[in-house]
Amino acid sequence: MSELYIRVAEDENEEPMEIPSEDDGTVLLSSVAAQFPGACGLRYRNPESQCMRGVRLVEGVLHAPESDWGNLVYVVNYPKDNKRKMEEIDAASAVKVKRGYQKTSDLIVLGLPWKTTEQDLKEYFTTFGEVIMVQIKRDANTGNSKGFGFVRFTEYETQVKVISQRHMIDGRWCDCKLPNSKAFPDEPMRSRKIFVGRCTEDMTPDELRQYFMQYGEVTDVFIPKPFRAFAFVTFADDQVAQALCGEDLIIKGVSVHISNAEPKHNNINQLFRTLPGGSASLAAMFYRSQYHV
DNA sequence: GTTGAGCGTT
Repeated sequence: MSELYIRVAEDENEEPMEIPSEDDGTVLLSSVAAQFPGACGLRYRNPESQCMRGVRLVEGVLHAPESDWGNLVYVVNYPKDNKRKMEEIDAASAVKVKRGYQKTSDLIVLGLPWKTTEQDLKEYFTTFGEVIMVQIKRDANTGNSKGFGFVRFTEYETQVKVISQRHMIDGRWCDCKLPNSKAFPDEPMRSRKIFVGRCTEDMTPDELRQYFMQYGEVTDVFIPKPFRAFAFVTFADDQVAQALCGEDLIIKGVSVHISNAEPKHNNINQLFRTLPGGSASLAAMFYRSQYHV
C-alpha cells in the first residue's frame, strides 16, 4: 500500500488536511477525530455519479472505497449534525435573552479609601444583594490601592439600586457607575473569534477552552506570550461568538470582557490607539471613510 | 512612606 496519508476536509471547499493511514491501508476513525474532534465518519463525492458516498466504517476502522483511497478529498461526518447546530443556536439565543432582560455588568466604584480591601467591599455591597465579583485596582509594584474598584451583582435590581445612591464606605463617600471603558462598541464583521480582555496570567488555554465550551464548540484558544492580559477564543459557530460580544463573563472569579476580535492585519487599529485620544471608534471611522469615498 | 479625579496592564 503506497498511500501513507489521505486528504480530509471539514467541507468540500475547505483546505484538506492529510491524515495518516495504517499499514493495511485502512484509516482509523480516531486518527480523523484527532484532527476533527467529534468526527464520526467520512464521505466523499463519487466521481462517476457525482453523489456523496459514505466510507465504510467497521469498529472504528475506515475502509478505502476501492483498492485504495485514490486522490479524493474526504469530508468529515459529524454525529447528529442538526442537533449540534441547534444546541449552539440555543446557547447563542440564551445569551441574547439574558441580555434582552437586564443583564448585569461590572460597576466601577470611585472614591474608595486607600485602606479598603476587597473583603470590605464585598461585605459592604452584600447588604444590597448577592455579590459575584469585587476587585480593587492596585499598583502593580506596591500593591497600594488606586482608590477605585469594581463590583458585580447577580441581580439587575441590585445594580440599579446601587447606582442610584452614594455610598459611605470606610468613612468616605463613594460613587458607583457604569464604566466607560467598554470601549469596543463598533465592529461590524461577523467573526467566529472573540477577544477576551482582562485575562489574568493564571488562566491557561485549557481552562479557557473548558469555560467557553459551555457556549459552543471551541476550535481554538490563543494566549499571547509574554502575558498581555488578553486572549482569543474561536468558536465553530459565529453565532455563538457574536452572542457573547459585549458580555462581562466571570472566569476564575475574574471579570473578563468579551468583544470582537479585530482582524490581525489591522495594525491601523494599533496606530489609532497609541495616538493621543485614539480609540477603536476613531479607527472604525477611518475605515468607513476609506470605503465610502 | 505622599494622593482624591478618574475607568479595568487590548
